[in-house]
Amino acid sequence: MLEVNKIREDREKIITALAKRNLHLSDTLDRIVELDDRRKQIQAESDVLLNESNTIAKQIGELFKQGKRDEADALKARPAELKDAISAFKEEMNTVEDSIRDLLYTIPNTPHDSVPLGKNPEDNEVVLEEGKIPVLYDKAVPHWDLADTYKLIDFELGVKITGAGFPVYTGKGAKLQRALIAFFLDEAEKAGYEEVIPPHVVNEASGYGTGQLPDKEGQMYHMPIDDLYLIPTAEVPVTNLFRDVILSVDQLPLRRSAYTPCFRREAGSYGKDVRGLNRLHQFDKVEIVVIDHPERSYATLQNMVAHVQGLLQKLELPYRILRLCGGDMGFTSALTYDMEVYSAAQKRWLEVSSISNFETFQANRLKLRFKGDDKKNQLAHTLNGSALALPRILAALLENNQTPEGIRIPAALVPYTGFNLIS
RNA sequence: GGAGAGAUGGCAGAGUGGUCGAUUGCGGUAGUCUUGAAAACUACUGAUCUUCACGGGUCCGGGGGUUCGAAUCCCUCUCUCUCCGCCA
Repeated sequence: MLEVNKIREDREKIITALAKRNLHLSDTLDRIVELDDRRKQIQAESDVLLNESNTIAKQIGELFKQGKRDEADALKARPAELKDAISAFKEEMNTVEDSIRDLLYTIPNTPHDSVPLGKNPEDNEVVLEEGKIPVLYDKAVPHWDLADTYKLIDFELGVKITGAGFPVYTGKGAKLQRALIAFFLDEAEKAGYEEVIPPHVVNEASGYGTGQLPDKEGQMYHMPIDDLYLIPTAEVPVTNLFRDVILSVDQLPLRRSAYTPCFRREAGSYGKDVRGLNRLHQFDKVEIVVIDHPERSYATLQNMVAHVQGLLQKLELPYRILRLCGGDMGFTSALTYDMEVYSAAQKRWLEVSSISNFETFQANRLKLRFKGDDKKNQLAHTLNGSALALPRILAALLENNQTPEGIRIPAALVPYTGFNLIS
């Protein structure tokens, strides 16, 4: 959520920045400032009345103590008069504040200066491409065939017990999942991230805190009986650990990692995008979250990207880094790097990580602040990234490492799997 | 699922209609003392809106009501805890 004061101060900058998302919101911004002006006016006027009313009430109290009942009764008339005016102000205040908030909820974060112009994924900027695209042997097949051949994943069994997009991992397939999770968590720990195991279900307030609500209402699984949501990413519970928190400046940066399953309804997806492991309703992911000082947050973002790069290098996967264009960025992000791996049998790039700086956008909703050196509270910056999401990593590992003898496991994973070949 | 209790400042915990934004303790910050530290003592120490400032307003889980006046009374919602039941 943007800050109203920033909208006042940096109106032109914000309009320009939002134009990168192909949004033209100057009218909305002006409306917000207009409403906020009214809010201030109401408060100033009602403060005067409240002050008068409070003062008289105190006098009445004094007079009662002194036993001067008649004088006290005589004073009661004025506050009674003020009451209606005060409650009218209060009512208008509520509607004005609601309107401001509702408008703010519709505005996405302002893209960082470095965000490229563009409308769709083709306009994303390739920052780096690294690793050798493997040349597969003649009979190479996509991962869903490999999963079947080697009995690693049973998609149909998942359909039976739940539905499409809920695979059952079996045998070495299951072991490989566990190995990847442990590997990612260990690497995160080495990089200074403290592991947490959060709830996999969150309440409505948490959904609002990180911005999934109200924007992506239909993307989360909702359980109306208890009004709880299955998490679409560990970002939600882990970032919300710090909701309504005032940190001291020396606690920053705060680094956390978490493995969780992630649940997404993926309404509207179809075709080759959902084949095999490409897009699931339930998948596993290790997420890294950082709360940091505004002055440092972009350096931190680069560190997070470097960390994920390291993971991909250790897994020996060809990857590329994209800087998302304004049209392809998430609602809450100011700058996002996507990491994609090349899946050699499908002959396509698959997104395996998305690393973003949200600046104060989430912190403003979360009321996540720190007490600066000047003793004033200011909003912290929040960042997060996948490190990493499993299914597409698995897809690329299977496809890229297939040989006539079987599927080779990268050396970095062998200590975790206990085997170096799936045959 | 049944019954009961409760929600107050970073934490603990008073306060049951009138200088209560809130006693006190702990914690935190600064100072005195000390070679230094600890202890002790002293002072300060919530958030938020508004204002150039002085100041003023709001906040005792959320919302509403009673009253001249509500942390205190009433209604309602949410959450937490305890006991019983069930159970990994």
